[in-house]
Amino acid sequence: MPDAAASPHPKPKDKDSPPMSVVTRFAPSPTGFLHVGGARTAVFNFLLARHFGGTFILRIEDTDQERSTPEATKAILDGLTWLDLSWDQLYYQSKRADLHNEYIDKLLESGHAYWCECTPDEVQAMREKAQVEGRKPKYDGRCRERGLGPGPGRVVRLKAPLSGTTSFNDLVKGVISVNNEELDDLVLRRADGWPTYNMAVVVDDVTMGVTHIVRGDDHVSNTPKQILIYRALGLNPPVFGHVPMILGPDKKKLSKRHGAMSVTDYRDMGILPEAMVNYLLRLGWAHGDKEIFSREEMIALFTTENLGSSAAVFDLDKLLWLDSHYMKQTRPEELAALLPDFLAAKGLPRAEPGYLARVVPLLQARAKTLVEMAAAADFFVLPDAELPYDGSAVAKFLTPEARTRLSAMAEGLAALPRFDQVSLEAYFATYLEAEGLAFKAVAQPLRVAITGRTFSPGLHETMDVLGRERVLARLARAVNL
RNA sequence: GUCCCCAUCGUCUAGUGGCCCAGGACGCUGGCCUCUCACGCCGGUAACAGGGGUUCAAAUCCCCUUGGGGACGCCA
Repeated sequence: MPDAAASPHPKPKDKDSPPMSVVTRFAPSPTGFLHVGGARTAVFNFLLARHFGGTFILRIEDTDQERSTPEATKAILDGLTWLDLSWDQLYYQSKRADLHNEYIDKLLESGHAYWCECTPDEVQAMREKAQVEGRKPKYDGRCRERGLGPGPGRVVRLKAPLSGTTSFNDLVKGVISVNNEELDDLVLRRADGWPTYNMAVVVDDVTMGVTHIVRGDDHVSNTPKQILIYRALGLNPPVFGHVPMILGPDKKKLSKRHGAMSVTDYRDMGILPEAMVNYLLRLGWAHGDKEIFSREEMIALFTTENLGSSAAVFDLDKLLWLDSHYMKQTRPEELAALLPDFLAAKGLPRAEPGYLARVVPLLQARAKTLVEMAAAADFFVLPDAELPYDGSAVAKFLTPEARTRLSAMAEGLAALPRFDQVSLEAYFATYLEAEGLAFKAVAQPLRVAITGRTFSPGLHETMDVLGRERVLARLARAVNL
């Protein structure tokens, strides 16, 4: 069995010292989708392991037979894969019940646990009574010294210390200590023979050699209980770090009410995974004033040292800003490969990646997400005959005079020896010179005629990408609208 | 109810006793650039929850108050 005690707290200053074996884990319960809070926890654990050249374990905690589903497990795996948070080992907790029970038996043998025949109702009554009397609701330990053996309906409880304090040095919150009077003899094995969460977690973390447990804030109160189990087992607990939760704009715990919670919702919104990870990382962690982190930088710079200790509000605007940044950074070919699905989602034709790779550069600075890019690409992918025209734009810019000029330009464009950006610029320069006009005078009519609306990428490059045939077809159509 | 945790601009945060009458980023906003829309660039707005200490010196340390949150399961 791995010795959990042999895990020194990594010191940032020793960043480049010989690798100590750091083992982290992300342990979601498959009862829903991978939500942003879980995803952020995964990011932290992934980065911590990679930073120290350690191991990142994914453990599906599916011991709740009622609520765990294969669909949820798949959703979590998909979410992590999308974010490119690759795990080194994958475990399903439900398959390890025998192992958990072995440890419970050890505790029974060593006298650190005992059988209890109190029913859930009885325990419930004890708790209520304590509560009204202003005490901590807890099991009163009445079976503690009865020396009961196994039997139907009986559970195994931990014989927890009655006095003293249990404390630990949290990586993000510092020393946390709790009076053992606050804790009760928690159930280790249910009446149906299945181990409980706290027991399973400890056994798994111990046997998997987990050295750093970075998890959500909501687990701080479980930590003392788990430490008690480690002690009963005669083992030293690993290092804990509890990160604060993520809140909605109203400062309440993030929930469906606030809109998208699942990371896949963000994928569908057209957010790039790089932006999502960057955003999640900065939510609760900082490295000076740095906002943008490449994957390499994240790994090199991340330590638990700079984790924040207060809850953070999820800010969609900032995520969008980061995404717009990554939209500009990503190679056109990559975006072109992702775009067809988003075009299809809008009922637009799935254009060829080769063609899209030429369209994308014109749109990168104009779209914050892939969804926006797909929308902005409509006139690039729609057949000429199906291009919709904005009525008020037509009325405003396609005046009789403008149509006359459009026809004249169409003739000139048809006669051009070459139809690329350079020759287009040259053509318009001479045409406008001869007419005594500024480009400004023809730009909007031209734009409306070619794109159907009043805003678009630069006209020369747009025409270049569209090609002579389509430009001419649209000009002809516009003149007769 | 009891215990635990948290508290810097609207938001994410920097700040680890003097460099801070508090810096960066998002947002909002003024301007520049310009064939439109964007991008970009320059500028502006805005915070140490309150009160006591400790100290020559506190956003930084301590205490209290207030306000948030979490936990108290044979759920995870």
